[in-house]
Amino acid sequence: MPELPEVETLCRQLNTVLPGEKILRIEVLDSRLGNMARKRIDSDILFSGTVPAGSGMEKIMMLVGRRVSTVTRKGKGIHIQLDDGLTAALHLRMSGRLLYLAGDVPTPSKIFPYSRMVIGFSSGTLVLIDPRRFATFDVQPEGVAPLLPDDPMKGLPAPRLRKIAAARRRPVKSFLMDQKIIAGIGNIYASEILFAAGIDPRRPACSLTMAEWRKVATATRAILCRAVNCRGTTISDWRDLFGRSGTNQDHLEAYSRQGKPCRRCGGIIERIDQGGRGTWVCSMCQR
DNA sequence: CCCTATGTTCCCAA
DNA sequence: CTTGGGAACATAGG
Repeated sequence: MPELPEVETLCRQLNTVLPGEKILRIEVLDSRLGNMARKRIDSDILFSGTVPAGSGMEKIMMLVGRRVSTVTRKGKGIHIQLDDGLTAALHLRMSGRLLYLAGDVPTPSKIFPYSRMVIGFSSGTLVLIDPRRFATFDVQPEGVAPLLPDDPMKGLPAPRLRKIAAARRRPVKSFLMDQKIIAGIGNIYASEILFAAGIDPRRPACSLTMAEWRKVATATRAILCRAVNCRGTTISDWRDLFGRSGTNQDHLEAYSRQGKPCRRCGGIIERIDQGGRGTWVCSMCQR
């Protein structure tokens, strides 16, 4: 679900409540979290406090008693840094959400449908909600700084994009969404960016001129910055850390607007299929 | 009931 | 190396 703007929103909000907070308890409610074995464990609360040896959950429980220093974003990943060097790396994938509640929550804390993990801090409680259970949570030791590609919030040099794309024939939309190339663009913003840049998402990445890559870079910054300022795009169930909807859905020009008039040229927005995902495009003015 | 869709990413085979 | 397809999962809608 969340792409860069939504994750950035969560990180900024987490940084208003978590730094300095001590982790008092962790409840893991989903056996898939923490790279555990596939098989489900038949218990409502899998682990809280002490864990069975060899369960694969020891790493997560190592967090208890440590204090948060800061929260950073790596692409669409949320990295909660502890003051002793450990990092709790959270990825929300398709349907993950985070909710922060002031104060404590009584155990057991299955207070919402699809609650998968509860982390109790000194003065608040963080809840991971994830219907589809794709979210991942992993504890990384100090010094594991994953090599990341360009972050689009820090500028995307058009010459670099053109150089990387030179040998790539795949559709430019899929190129933009490749997290190994650019970290953070997902299905909503890829459509929006290419609409703003006036480029057809089906074009092979290698076919774009330097001038077109400049348009893509400019559009990317504009689209993502606005989305961050709007605290994300709420299509159905995205909410920020405090449960509020974002407002960027009011600015969407392409995504989910099939059959509606293009606000730039009056053509009709169509929904096409690319790699099993929807893409929204105005064939009249995206070339 | 069956088929398709959904904001992501990993793994595999061609 | 690159790229497309399927899988991981839960639910809603036609």
